[in-house]
Amino acid sequence: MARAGLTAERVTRAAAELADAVGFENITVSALARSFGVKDASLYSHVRNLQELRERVALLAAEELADRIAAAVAGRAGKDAMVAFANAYRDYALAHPGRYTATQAVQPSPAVLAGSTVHVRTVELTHAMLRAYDLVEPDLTDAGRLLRSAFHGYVTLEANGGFRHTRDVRRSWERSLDGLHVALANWPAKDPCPLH
Amino acid sequence: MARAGLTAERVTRAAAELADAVGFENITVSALARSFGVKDASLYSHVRNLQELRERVALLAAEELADRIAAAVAGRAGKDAMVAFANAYRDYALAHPGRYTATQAVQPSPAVLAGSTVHVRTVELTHAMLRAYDLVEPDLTDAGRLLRSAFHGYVTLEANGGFRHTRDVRRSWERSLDGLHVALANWPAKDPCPLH
DNA sequence: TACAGTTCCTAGATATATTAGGCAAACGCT
DNA sequence: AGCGTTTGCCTAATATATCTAGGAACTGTA
Repeated sequence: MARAGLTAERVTRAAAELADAVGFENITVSALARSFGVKDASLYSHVRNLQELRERVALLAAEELADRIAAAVAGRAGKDAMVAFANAYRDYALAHPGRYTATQAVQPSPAVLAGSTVHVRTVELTHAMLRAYDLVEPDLTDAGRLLRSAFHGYVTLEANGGFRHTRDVRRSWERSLDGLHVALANWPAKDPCPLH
Repeated sequence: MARAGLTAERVTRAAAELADAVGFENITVSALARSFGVKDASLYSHVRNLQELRERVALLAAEELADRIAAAVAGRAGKDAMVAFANAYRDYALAHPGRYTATQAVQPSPAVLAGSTVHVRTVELTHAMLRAYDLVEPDLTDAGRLLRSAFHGYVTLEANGGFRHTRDVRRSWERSLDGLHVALANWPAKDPCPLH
């Protein structure tokens, strides 16, 4: 019998594809083994267990997402950069729902995380996107959190069918980005106006 | 042997508590049966299957969340209403992580959904919260989506440990709400300013 | 008290994760 | 080519999960 030629990388990649096809929470070692034409137990030579497999998919997806965002933001500033960041984020999430879910559903263990700089990169990309808005800490952190939240919330709700209204989602998204831009460009002073 | 006195409601309620304790995706029929001191199969007289159990928990949580929001928003308008809505939302999600996840992870089947008006109520509450901002369609829908996204994204990232920065999360949240208020109060015109 | 409906049980089929231990293919070296 | 070592994949077995079928026991009611 010829061997299947498994490696941790190939297994992870197949798991990511499976996740996009059937949903991240539905990936199983069994299904993965079937797709390779091997027995379940064979995968355990390459991946410690299901948990680690999920973490690897999460890390893979986080790297891919950061790559897309980096490419989109490069050479842009201000609203342009923010919109490019947002669209790269949303496009990836909609094109790879399983992978995207992985980035949120799993916080990789320190061991798996050690080999990657993706977390730092993401923070740097967020700061780069916001640079032209001239925010200083702690406003920078606060604004970054608001944007990440809005992006994540939007694509999650959209992917889960949370937007049932007939209003076109794409246009709605663009208008939301306009709204976020207004918030960033007029980021409120420390003590919010007590009159409103 | 005295009977356990199970009903669909009691089972659902116990499942919701279990979800808050161990995470929504970790609730099992077996664990639930153990907590009642009955056999697994006994639960199937009250709930069709695991899927339906999850849908029931999701519906229960959605009702509870809507109740909290309704109480918070009552008698408030403008930014006051928006902040009250947001805090009720976040407080519920942090206090009941399993239930909150259920509201997002499951879209109840038409059958389960039929007996409830929670979806309509939620839309109405959102519109009520936004009333004082004087938005007209489609801006109303767009702004509502942005807010829901930001709220959902924020509490999800917060609950998953996505905010590792030392910055105080509670204050950061309040500042994000200030930012959203700015966006709503200055909601951009149809054609966004092409200069930015 | 007998009937009817419901609650809960036993037993079993199927799927999954995971471990232990073994055989044989591939690799490195002489 | 021949040798040993590593490693890939296997068989076998265990534990836990969902879910079904069919039966027994409890409940309320006529």
